[in-house]
Amino acid sequence: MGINPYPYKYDRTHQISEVLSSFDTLAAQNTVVRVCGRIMLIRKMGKVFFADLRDAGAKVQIYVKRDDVGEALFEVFDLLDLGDIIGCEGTVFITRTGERTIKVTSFQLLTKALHPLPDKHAGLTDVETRYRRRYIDLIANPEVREAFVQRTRIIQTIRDFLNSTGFLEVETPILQPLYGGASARPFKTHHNTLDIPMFMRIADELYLKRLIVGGYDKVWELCKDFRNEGMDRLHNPEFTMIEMYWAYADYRDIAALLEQLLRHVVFTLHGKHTIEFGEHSIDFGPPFRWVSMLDSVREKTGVDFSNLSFEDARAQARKLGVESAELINWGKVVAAVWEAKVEHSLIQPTFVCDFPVEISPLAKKHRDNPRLTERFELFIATQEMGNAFSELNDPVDQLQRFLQQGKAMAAGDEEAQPLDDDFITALSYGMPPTAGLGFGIDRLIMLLTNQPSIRDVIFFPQMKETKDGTVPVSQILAQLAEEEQDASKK
RNA sequence: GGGGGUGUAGCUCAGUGGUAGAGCACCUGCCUUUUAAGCAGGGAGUCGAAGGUUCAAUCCCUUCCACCCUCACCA
Repeated sequence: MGINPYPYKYDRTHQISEVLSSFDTLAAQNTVVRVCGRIMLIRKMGKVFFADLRDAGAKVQIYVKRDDVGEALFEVFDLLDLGDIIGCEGTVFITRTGERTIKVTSFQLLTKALHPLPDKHAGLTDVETRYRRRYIDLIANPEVREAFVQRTRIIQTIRDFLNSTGFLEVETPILQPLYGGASARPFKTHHNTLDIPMFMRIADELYLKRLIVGGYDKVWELCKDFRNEGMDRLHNPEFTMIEMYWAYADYRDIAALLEQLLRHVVFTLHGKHTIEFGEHSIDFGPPFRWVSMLDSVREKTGVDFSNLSFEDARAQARKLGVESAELINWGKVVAAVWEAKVEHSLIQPTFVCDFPVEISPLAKKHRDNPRLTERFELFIATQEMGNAFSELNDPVDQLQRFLQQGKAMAAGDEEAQPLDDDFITALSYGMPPTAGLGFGIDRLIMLLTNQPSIRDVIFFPQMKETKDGTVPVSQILAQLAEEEQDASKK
C-alpha cells in the first residue's frame, strides 16, 4: 500500500493531557488538534472505530468514521493493531455516553508494532518478564510507570533542598584505583593502558572528604555505587546513595538536617506527613526518636553492655542466643545483639546512635566515651535508611583504624577496608570538624512509593542471564524480512 | 549456599498417563456515538531444558535452568 511503517516525525499540536485539560475551549472553538500516541484499545462498530490513544501523559478516545476519513484511510485503520503508534488530526467532541473524544479527520501510522501487547485487561504480571523487559511493563502497567516518575520527583526534591541549603553538588570517580568508605566487596576491573587493577566504587566517602580538606564547606553527590554481593529484595549490585559532608558540624547537626529533609520530601510528595508502607503507617511529623545503641539493647534485653569486657559481653550475648565466630571484639558483639534484639522493632523513624568504635573505622570517637563513636543510623520500617558520623579527622587515629582493618582483612574479612595512604595524607593537611551522611536512595524510594522490592524502583535490575531472554539475530532478521514481505503484499 | 513455590499460545490462566484448552490479542464476516463493545467463524503451542520409567509422559522419577518467597551476609 506504500505506507512507510517508520516515518520520521509528526507535528503534534497538543499532548493528550493538554487536550483533556483545555477540552471545553477546544470544543467551543472547534480547534483542530494533532496528537500522537500508542493505540491501547480498538472497538470497531461497522463503519466506525473507537480507539484509546495514549501518550506519555494521558489517554484519550479517538473516533474514526469512514465518512470522515474516506474509504482508503478507513481501510488503513482497519489494518492497525493494538500497540501501533499513530498521529491523528481532528476536532474534539463528547459522545452520547459522555466521553471526551477526538473526531479524527486524518491520521498517519508512525510506528508499526510487530509484537502484540500484553492482555489489555490482565496486563503483564509475570515479574521476570516485567524486570527483564521493563519496556513492556511500562507500556502495560501505568502504576509502574508512575512509581518511576515518583522516583525522579523524590530525587529532584532532595536535590532542590540540598542546593537551597548551600550544599554543592559534585562528582567524584566511579572508577577507582583503591576502593573504600564502606564495608563491602568491590567489583574489580583492569585498566589496559596503565596496566593496573581498578575498582568500581563502593562509596564516595573518601573522595568527598578530600574535597572538605580542599576547602568546600558543604558538598554532596548522587552516588552510583557497586557492591559485589548477594542480590535479593533489598539489594541490587548497582545502587544509588546520596552522600553529603558538612564542615564545622557534628553528627547531631546532620541528623537534624536529615530529619528536616525527609519531612520535607514526604510532605512535598504526599501533601501530608504520614505514609503507608506495607502494613505500617509511618509518621514523619513528630521529632524522630533518638536512642543510643547500648540503651536500646538494655531496654530490650535488660543487659547493660557498656562496661563489660569483651569476654563478659560475649558470654552475655551467648545467654541471649547471639553467637558467631565473627564476634571477635566487644563492638561486634554489641552490634550483633542489637541487630538480633532491637533492629526488627524499629518502625517509626528512629536515630540509633553511638556505635562501637570497632565497627566504625571512619567515625570520630565519642567525646564522652572512647569505646564508642559519634555515629548514627536512621531506621524506618526496620530498614536502615541512613548512616552518619562526626567524621574522623585525626590522621593518626585514622591510620590506626586502617591498620586494624588491615588485620581483619588478613584474617579473612573480605569486607574490611584497605588502607588509603593518600586519604591519610589529605587528613594530615587538616580536615575541619565535619559531619557526614550517606543514605540509600533506592530504599528511600521503596519506602515512599510503598514498593516491596528494590527491583520495583530500579528500571533495569540485575538479572541472571538466560537463554530464554536472548533472541538470535538470525531469527530477528528472518522475522523482519517476513514482515517486510507481508507489508509489500498489502 | 539452605528450605519452600512457580514455569502450558504473544498476555492472563485452566487441565489430563492415551496426539492440548479458555478469555484477551491476531485473521475473516456483520454492525455509523462504542467503551474490558457485541455476534459468528478461523489460525496459532519443542506444555522451561535434558535424560529416565512406560506400549504411551505436558503429567510420574532424576538432573539442570530461570524467576518468586524465606533463612544466612549486606545498603
